[in-house]
Amino acid sequence: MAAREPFLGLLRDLARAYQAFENYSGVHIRQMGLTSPQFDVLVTLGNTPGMTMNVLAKKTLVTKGTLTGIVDRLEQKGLVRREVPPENRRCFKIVLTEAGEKLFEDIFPVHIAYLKERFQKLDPSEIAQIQTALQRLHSVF
Amino acid sequence: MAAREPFLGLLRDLARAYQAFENYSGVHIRQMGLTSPQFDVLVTLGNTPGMTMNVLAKKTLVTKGTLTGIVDRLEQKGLVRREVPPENRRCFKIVLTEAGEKLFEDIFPVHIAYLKERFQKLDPSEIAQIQTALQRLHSVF
DNA sequence: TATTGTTATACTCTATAACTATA
DNA sequence: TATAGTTATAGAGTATAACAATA
Repeated sequence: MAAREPFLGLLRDLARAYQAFENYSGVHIRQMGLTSPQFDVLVTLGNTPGMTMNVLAKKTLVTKGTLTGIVDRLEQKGLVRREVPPENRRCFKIVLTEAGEKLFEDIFPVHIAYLKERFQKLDPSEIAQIQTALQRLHSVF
Repeated sequence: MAAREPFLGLLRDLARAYQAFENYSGVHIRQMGLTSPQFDVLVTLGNTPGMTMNVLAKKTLVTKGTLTGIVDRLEQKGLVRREVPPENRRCFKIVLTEAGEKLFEDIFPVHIAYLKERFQKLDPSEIAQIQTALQRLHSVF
């Protein structure tokens, strides 16, 4: 019977663990005036020379149409800009502005510290173990 | 330095594993004419005598305001109904309609089979291991 | 007064597909 | 023709807070 499939418990645990994290993390991110996808984009661009929409979409796992909107809103906030390289004018680079870099440098460590409050309950071997499990899970998709 | 925090890799893996699952699962759910939150509510109500908004919100981890909208849409589709018990008229029960139960019985096993295609790559001991890891992760929040 | 649930507001994200411009 | 990205459409979920009704 379906209800006895052993992976159903796993799915529930995956959803709960992710939602618990997303909830904890998201509260903090919204306090900083960003949404989770916006924060994800900001962090992905941090400490890089910028990247195309294509690459950014793949890294953040959102579709290109959705990413356009997210980048639009970050641009309105003055945190990123679109740079058109002369050699290929159909793919441009998304780059953090100075304000974007400053925000990244300001809030990223703070957010890490905020998360660390919880994660320090795990010792390094536990972290490694959980990480291995997640990678194994990811690998089936 | 922040970037060397060991739990950052874990977070990335958690997000990627969840998103990979959500993507795989979500495609199928949308093909059935539902959204993920709607499916979650439907499955939570399946094989139960129904429950209050309060309980349902806690089980599905959405806020009560959001749940009202989700239940509204399921009600419009004729899949659930709100039952007002005479003894306490401020908290009512959300119950699957006949159509809702039928849909649940029809699509739940199909969805399970769809997921099983991927999960059968994991043997039971691996599933148990991953589940333990996820529960440990959940426990820190 | 406290609790349950709805409503109002305003926005963000999402999927999907058609479209434009460049290559 | 293929690729990169935008735009259009339409809907769903979200946070937040004020609100109504019941207890």
